[in-house]
Amino acid sequence: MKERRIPKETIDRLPLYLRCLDKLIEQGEENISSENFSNRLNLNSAQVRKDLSYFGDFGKRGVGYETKKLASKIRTILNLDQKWKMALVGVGNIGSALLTYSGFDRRVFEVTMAFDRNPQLIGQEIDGVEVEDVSTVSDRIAEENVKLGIIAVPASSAQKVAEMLVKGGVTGLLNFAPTLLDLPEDVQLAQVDITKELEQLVYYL
Amino acid sequence: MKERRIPKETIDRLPLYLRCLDKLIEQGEENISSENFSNRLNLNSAQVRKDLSYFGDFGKRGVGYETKKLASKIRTILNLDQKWKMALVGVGNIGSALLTYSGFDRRVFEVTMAFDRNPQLIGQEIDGVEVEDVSTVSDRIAEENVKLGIIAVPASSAQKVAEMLVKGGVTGLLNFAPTLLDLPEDVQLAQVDITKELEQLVYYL
DNA sequence: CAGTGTGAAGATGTTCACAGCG
DNA sequence: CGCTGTGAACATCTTCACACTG
Repeated sequence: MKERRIPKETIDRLPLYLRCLDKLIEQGEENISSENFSNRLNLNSAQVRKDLSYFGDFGKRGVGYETKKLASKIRTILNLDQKWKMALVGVGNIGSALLTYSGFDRRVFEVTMAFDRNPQLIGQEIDGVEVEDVSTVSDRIAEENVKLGIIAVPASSAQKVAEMLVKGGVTGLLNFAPTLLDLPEDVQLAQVDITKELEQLVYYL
Repeated sequence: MKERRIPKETIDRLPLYLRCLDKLIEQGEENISSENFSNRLNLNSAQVRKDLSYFGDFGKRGVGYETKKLASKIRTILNLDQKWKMALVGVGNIGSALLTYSGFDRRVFEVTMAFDRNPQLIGQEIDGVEVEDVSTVSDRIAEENVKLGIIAVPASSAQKVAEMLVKGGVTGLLNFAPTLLDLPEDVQLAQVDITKELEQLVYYL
């Protein structure tokens, strides 16, 4: 096990390794070589070996990596062996899509609270989650000890919402609003910016 | 004007510059310095100057960059001074959210066609767009000369849908399914992977 | 002997520092 | 005089190449 700093690009790839491993496990594969891995993910095989070696020596020379053991190890590294409750703010188009989104593994990620400012929505139940008044968000998430927040409000109110979530104790934010958020250093941010993706995409066309 | 290759990180940042400029223009600002820019976007000011200089010498020494001229230039670089019609495949949670999403500038990006395989959805109209049978997608987008496709189907059918879209002539894809797509070299891909974002996020918590 | 783990080389991106222009 | 544009230094990430091991 090395003590070197881990490149964020490596962290970027871990979820992809994991997905690939889960597929292999389902198919009954017990081992995979870095070469095979790299073909499936369009990477260089040395990249795969280096990425994995940051966390210890998992591979068997001449054989490869044990799929089950490696998958479980990656889950531990990424903190996926616990349940993350999430608070959603903004139950509009995207927000309500997330509430009913079936792509999450609910043993790991689940939206357990939802907030909006629209009185028509407050009190309604969507997929088992009751929409609450956004003005109560700081207190409520502190009460429920929720550490992840999802911002699905218009850009104009995103910063305000972020501050309310931080006040309530979240340490991670997933932001769908096309805005740069100004956050305390100890709060992590993941940004999903659809318009930006499209704008970049068409540059290459 | 330099002939150097442009780093993709630079292309990544152009949409952010543009957003920032649009805000400044709205506020009536006529000029902005690289220093001011870099503060707003949490970058190094040399970075800003280098990024912009790839496309020509837009700045006035001692003054900065003309907001309107620069915004217009960036739009041209990114190919945003034309209208991009988009075909959406998969009118589920995320798909229907995208159909009614108000975050796009409709002079640039608009979902003009939608497809699904669910007979209950086919024929329905959502936000002015009629949902058509996915089996017709290749022909229909060729007919309408649509060059951008959005994949919002489950991972299991994403590759198949991608192939239908490519057959119909798209050159750019925005994929929401958590899968690696295997595409021809001349088809550009943008990936929006919410689960991956979350998995990376919690690593840092 | 196939396939890992890893120094070293190479590629790419960022920041510094300053000459030079408006 | 202020701020751009840009070589050069630095930092980071990727790939090569090969010693070594199960």
